[in-house]
Amino acid sequence: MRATEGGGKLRRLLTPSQQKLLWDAATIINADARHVVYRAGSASSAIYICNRGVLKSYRDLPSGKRRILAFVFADDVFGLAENGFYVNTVQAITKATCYRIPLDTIMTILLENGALGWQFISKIAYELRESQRRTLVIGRRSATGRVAMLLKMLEARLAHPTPDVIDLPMSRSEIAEFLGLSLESVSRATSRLTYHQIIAFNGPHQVRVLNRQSLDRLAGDL
Amino acid sequence: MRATEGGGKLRRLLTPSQQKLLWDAATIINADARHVVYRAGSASSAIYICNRGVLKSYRDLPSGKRRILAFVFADDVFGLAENGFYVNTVQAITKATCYRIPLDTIMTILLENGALGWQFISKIAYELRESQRRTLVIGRRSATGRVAMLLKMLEARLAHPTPDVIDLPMSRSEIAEFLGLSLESVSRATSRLTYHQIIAFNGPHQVRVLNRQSLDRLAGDL
DNA sequence: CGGACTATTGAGACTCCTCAACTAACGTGG
DNA sequence: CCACGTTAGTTGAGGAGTCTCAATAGTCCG
Repeated sequence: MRATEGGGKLRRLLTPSQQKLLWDAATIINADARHVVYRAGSASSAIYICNRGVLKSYRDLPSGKRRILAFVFADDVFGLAENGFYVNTVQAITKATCYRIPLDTIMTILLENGALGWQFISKIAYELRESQRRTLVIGRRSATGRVAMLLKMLEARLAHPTPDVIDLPMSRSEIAEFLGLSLESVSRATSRLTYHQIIAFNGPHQVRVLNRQSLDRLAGDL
Repeated sequence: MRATEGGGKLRRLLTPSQQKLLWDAATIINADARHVVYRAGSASSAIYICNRGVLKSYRDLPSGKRRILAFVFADDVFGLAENGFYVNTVQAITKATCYRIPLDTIMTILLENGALGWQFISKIAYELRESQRRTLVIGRRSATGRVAMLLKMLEARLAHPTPDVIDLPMSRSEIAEFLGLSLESVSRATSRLTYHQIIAFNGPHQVRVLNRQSLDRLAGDL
């Protein structure tokens, strides 16, 4: 068994019997776009694993601003609560399906299946590193750099049949809330990227990468 | 057993037998200030639990800038690697002691002790939320707000015999690298806080809180 | 006492945010 | 089929805040 193998794909790390154990205990949630899976402040009774689709985990600040803490993709674990209450709200961006596993069930399973627990630890550690990486990006000032980084992240996390074509399932507002920018700054950043022929848009929700090298340089921690 | 209990204190969550299991398998690391526990890029062979002291987990960017991804306090778990290699460097800020547990050992232990695995999951999930919370703070612009948030974080994570007195074990540079600010901005922020009589310094590494209400307001996600 | 390091303060450039107007796309209802 | 309202996205001008460069204190230690 490899120690801490990447983390992108939880299911690939699980043996068939482990998968069966989990999926047998799970309820399948079919969420349409905009469906709220759970709300911040509500009591937590289950953890979730995303199977398909994209969701957002966000928090509304006292100022009225909304910040998206993470986009949730396939195989991501979410719903790990604090003191028994969820701290974030999770809402579907696209049509999505998730597995819902009651807390006491998952605890029982892990109690008897330590190997599975290690896989979870690896997965959550991966998400922790993702979060830290994002903090690095937010720490920079350049709006174009932040957008470039998001594009690369989406490219890495979403399946893309055509090379150099990236889908953006989320709106500009959501991008802004995720990157810690104003909506306008996101728009200006995409305009600049387009103007410099680094990317081109096929409509507002699909991007073609024209100049990979420049994109990488912008996304890198320059 | 409570589902996901806070997370601040790992050891308090463990039964005596669990603690014995862990500490028996652990090597104790005594690190003087500035001692490097491990370096980014090196192969990972163990995970660590901080017992006493403060450390920093950082990464040097291609630009030459250094960003601190997390301060490590007592009971924090660190050293969860990516693909078998550490991605961050961990260095002691103060004199510190840590437990070092080889990877294969911890995996064997967790394999046979699912309950312990759940405690780890809770702990890492807690660190994940901490990281997300920090992302929120970094996303704001106000330097004073960021500094105020750091002060409150230190107050919460470090033992302080005297109320309203907070130790800052780290230097201004380290604060800047953590908050994503320039050193000068940190200095100006502390000056403003002092000028407005919200805090006062007993030397550069100790703060007295004079106006708790204002500090809270600044630190809040206003 | 000198030297190295840490911390503070000042002036100008740069970037983003806010407020605002404008365009485009879409669905509804007449 | 078209007018209309709503939502999403783009673009512009001014103001706020931080970053950089630079110079000035303060502190620890030999």
